[in-house]
Amino acid sequence: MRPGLGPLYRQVKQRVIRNLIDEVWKPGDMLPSEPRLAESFGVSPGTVRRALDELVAENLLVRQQGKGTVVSRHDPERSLFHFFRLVDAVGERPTPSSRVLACGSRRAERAEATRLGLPTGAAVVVIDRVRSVAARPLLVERLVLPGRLFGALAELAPEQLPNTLYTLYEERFGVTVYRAAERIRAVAADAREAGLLAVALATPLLEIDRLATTLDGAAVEWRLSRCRTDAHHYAVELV
Amino acid sequence: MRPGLGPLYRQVKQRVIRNLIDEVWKPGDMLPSEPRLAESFGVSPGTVRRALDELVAENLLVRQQGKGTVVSRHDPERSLFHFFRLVDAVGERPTPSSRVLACGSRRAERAEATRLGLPTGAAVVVIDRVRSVAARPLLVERLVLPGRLFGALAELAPEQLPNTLYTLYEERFGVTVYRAAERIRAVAADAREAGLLAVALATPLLEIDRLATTLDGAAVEWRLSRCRTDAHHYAVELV
DNA sequence: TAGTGGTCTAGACCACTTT
DNA sequence: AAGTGGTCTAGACCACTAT
Repeated sequence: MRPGLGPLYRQVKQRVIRNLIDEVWKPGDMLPSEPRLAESFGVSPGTVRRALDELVAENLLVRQQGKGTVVSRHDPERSLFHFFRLVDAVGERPTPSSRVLACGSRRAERAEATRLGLPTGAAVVVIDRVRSVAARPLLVERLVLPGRLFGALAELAPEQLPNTLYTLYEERFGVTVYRAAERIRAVAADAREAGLLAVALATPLLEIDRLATTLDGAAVEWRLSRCRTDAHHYAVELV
Repeated sequence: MRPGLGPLYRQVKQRVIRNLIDEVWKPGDMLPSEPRLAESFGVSPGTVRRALDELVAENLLVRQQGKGTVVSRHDPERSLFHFFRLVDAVGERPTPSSRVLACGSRRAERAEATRLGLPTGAAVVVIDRVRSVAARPLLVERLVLPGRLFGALAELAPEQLPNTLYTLYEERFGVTVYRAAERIRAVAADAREAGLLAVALATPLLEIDRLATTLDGAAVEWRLSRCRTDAHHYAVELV
């Protein structure tokens, strides 16, 4: 294809990613078969296969033997499975329910703008909610989204916000979260958090500061969660 | 090789792992070349390659172009890079120093025995230490190790314990940690922790509960750390 | 120069899904 | 029966390392 840009299979991979960014192939779409892709890219099937191997490993594509290869979708299971790391004492993932406290749009505060890479004073959508497991509050969180991408979201009634927002982002706004970076700290519950979570003032809470990005590297959500960790914990596997 | 045991390359992979467990190839050793392995396993080079690909992805092997493939070692950088997830405000990994408070052997308490999969009352080595960054205490932790594997460790003077213990485990005791599971919670500092970390009583701390295992699945270290997170945080990348 | 891993190709056969 | 991804093989050439 082109010299000097690294191995062929990586060039193929980048062209596939390009098509995903440009929405030539959208979440849920079936890709052309591997022989067809090989022909259209002008490389051998083995080279296409290697490129797709990496994209599957990165959760961008899903292979289905006998059927074909599709672009990953944020169905609720996937969202929870890949991005929700709180588990209970025996390692089971809970299925939390959400209660929206507030949802509206306003101008970004300075910290919000810098974190999201927006100009100061840009419009943002802000959602405050509590997530509970078995009627027991687990965490309180604030989400800040760029208004440019999510303007219409602020108009939605709180009841219309689903529990797994990434599915909504994808289906209603064409925004696919594919990666997130989390920073985790321990903090003390303030009065509001203590009330919402039904714990004593200054109870230690786990703070999860998440920045979610799309394929092209743009930050699309800043989420600051504060969690009780008496019945749940954050699970990490190190290899 | 054998039918019904899944793909050939996975059988090859398992035989390589078997050789690692049996210490036919030890950390730092060079493996036979891929054509040689293919011949000895009776498969094609491509099949060996695929097996090694997975083992490299799991950090068990390291390929070096032009030289060969070696078994991964726990050199200090690798230990820190793979298993130490605390970073400072700008995302840099600190290089902590350790001060050992106590190191000795005794019988396991019940929680320790169950966590490590040992019979009740089995001998364990216990290490208490504080780790600091730039003379500022970052965390206090207790490590519990099976006495059967680490008996001689209790005799070492505290000054002889290096900062990155996994290197010591590997070089002196033939124990290679290759995986760890962490459970993270927020807790309040007790009097001892507050003193050691120079924080107020009941300051929120990040508790990291880590169980480290070897290739054959045996638990070889239980580590309970409590960390200040005012200047550092735990970093996770979600994909 | 010889040996190693890294890439790329080509083709065969299998397992699975759909028509 | 046809098409898809999954596996396995075989061989060519390249980039890098050692001697």
